[in-house]
Amino acid sequence: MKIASWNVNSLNVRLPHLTQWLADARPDIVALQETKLEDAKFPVDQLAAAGYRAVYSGQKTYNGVAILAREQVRDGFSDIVTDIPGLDDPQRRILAASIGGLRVVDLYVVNGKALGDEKYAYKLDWLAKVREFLARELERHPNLVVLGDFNICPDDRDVYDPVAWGEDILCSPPERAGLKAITDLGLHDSFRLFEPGAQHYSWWDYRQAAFRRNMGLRIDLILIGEALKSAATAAAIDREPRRWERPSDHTPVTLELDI
DNA sequence: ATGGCTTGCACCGCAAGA
Repeated sequence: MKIASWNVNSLNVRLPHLTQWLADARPDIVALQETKLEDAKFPVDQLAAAGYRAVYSGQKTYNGVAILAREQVRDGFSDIVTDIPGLDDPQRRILAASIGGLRVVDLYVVNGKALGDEKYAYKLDWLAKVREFLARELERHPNLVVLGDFNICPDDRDVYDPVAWGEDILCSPPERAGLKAITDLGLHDSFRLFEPGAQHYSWWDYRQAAFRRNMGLRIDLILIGEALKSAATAAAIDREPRRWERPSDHTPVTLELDI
């Protein structure tokens, strides 16, 4: 079973990239972020033609999350959740579904803009409430996968220039503590089960030829519960779509599970 | 270095992203 996460930065623009990548990489389950599409405009038919079913929770212009599953994945989507209990939030940033024997939670974590900004306070509160949600999910579903655009660099290995970034947005101690509170539930950053080194990134700024110079951040993560840890056989970041014409600024991250 | 790209929307500059 191959699982992936990709912030496509507009599914309207990136549908050709997505269908090409689905054909190339053949993932079984894919979590998307920043679809930026109302549900009525989600490309259900085009993805069905590519061999994938979908659930989605979107809005106009901003945010938007979706989970795709190959038709061959057993069972359909069930037990779908689109809102964090206890958080009245119009922003479409979370989508949970059971599929193929897994519980999948797709997150598009708040960016936060800058320390001290009201969006930063929203980010920390959102993370805390997601943690409470995930704690309950983990009780009910040991086979939990939490993946998406976390908008937090777990540690300095995940930052191209940790001195320049310092404790600024995406790297601040409160953000990292918010992420650690989630991983401390018993969720493993699957990439780090296989690769301890630095300079592996999932996002590069569009400006300053950042991709060519590998000036990036690793902020797209696939977390897995303890019960799935021994089933993990490989994790990777697929930089290929970042080289294509008119790319997303994020590239897909993947995990292989022997289940 | 606070801008540099890219997106969507609504107009032809703006907010937002990370």
